[in-house]
Amino acid sequence: MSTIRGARERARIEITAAIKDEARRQLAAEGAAKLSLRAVARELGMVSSALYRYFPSRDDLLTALIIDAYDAVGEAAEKAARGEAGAPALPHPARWLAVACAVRDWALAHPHEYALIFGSPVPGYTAPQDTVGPASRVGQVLIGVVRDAYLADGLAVPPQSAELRTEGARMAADLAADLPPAVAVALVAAWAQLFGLISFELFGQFNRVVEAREQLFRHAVHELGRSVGLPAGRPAGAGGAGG
Amino acid sequence: MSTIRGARERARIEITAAIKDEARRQLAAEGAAKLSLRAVARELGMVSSALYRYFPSRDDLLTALIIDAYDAVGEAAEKAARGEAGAPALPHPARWLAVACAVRDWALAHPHEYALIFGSPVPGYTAPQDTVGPASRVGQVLIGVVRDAYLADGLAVPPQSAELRTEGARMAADLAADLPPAVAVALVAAWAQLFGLISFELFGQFNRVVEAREQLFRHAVHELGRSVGLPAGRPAGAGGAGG
DNA sequence: GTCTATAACGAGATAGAC
DNA sequence: GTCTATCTCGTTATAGAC
Repeated sequence: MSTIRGARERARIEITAAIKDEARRQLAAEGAAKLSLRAVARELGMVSSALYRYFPSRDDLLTALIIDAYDAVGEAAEKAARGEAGAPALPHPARWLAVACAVRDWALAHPHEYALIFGSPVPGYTAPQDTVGPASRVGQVLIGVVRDAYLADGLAVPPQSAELRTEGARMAADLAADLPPAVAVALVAAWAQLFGLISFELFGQFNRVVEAREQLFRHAVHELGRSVGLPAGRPAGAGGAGG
Repeated sequence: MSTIRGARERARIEITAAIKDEARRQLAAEGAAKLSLRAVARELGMVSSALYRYFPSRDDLLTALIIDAYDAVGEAAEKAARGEAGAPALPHPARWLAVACAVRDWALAHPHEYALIFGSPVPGYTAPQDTVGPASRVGQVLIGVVRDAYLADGLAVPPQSAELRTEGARMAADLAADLPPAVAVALVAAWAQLFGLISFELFGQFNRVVEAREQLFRHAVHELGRSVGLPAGRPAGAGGAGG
């Protein structure tokens, strides 16, 4: 009996994965707004009503894709923050850069999933609570890198804005109680700005403007690291000292 | 004869505007991917084929909406950069902030048009050349503010990255030949990061994370101004000296 | 020349009866 | 699960009003 259940569950997992794969293919071809359970079913040789055994509605399928995407980019960021297995730990500015580059690499490799989570909202769809956790993973990684730097060497705490005293304290308490509020504020801003760089590249705003996109990205991310208080990893003009 | 032509042209302009208005309404309701010529025609009491007198295809209608949106946000930025008619010119950091806030205000007032131009690309649509000019207006305004500051008081030229020497020179030559390449590089990064802040707010990434969004935005934009070399307009901790 | 309306095409979605 | 009748869509050809 347990083997039967095991087989059934294995089949269920496989079919669920196949549905999501096909849905991702449609995401790329037609966009999230036109994601249709019927088309997915047709492509899979199933009948549309059968899909409802796996996803109770189109929105639930969308939610699953969104969570998968957040988890994938979050995992890429976490892996980059850990560094290579046997290798010595990178200095903190280099880890910051590695995380950002990992996010960008994932985005370039999965542009439609990136657009799903960081692009325009899907009309008529509102994300449920389940997406909140996965959505915060990249941010948590960035916080972790800065926290490590703070505990190890301290930070050049960025200037505090008087207007943001209350909100800064609230955000710090929510996100990273052990960091100075000014650092928490700078981190949230850097987080949004990091994705601004990626979105502009991915969504075509850099067309006819920026050619050396990776170099610009690395440079800007390095400066973003400084904006949250990290030390300058590769001093300007030192001729590629870092790594 | 000229009055007849005048009347025709007036009617043509009015109908064209009505089509775009209705299309914008559908943009808000269903998203750009589902913009339908037939639905626009139906809502206007016209027959779908009649629309082809005004827009040769659905994509051309989309292009017109995109250009209108770029022009609207560009005009808002230009107006903010000019300042109020009789008033004395603002100091450069305040102008920088005013431009950014004008862009954000426009985005908050027109979220769907913002998503059309700065959100996910519309599947199956590629923007023609005509959009390039309007798309650059906000960037031109930012360049102009920094150029004025440079010519008046000079700038704290940001650190130059060795990797970006060639690309920085190219971008400076393309965008602002009179500015130091390091400033041009910082400007392009700041431009993307500015829209990262707005997109995160508009697309819901700040939900449950940031509450005082305008304050955070103003603070981050002020720091972005410093990243391109503008002086600190309102020194941190000085208790609202600027205005 | 300028416009609108009718009709049609091929493709695809959708609802409901079976 | 299947089949069918009825929708939608973008687009074109054509005819006629002004």
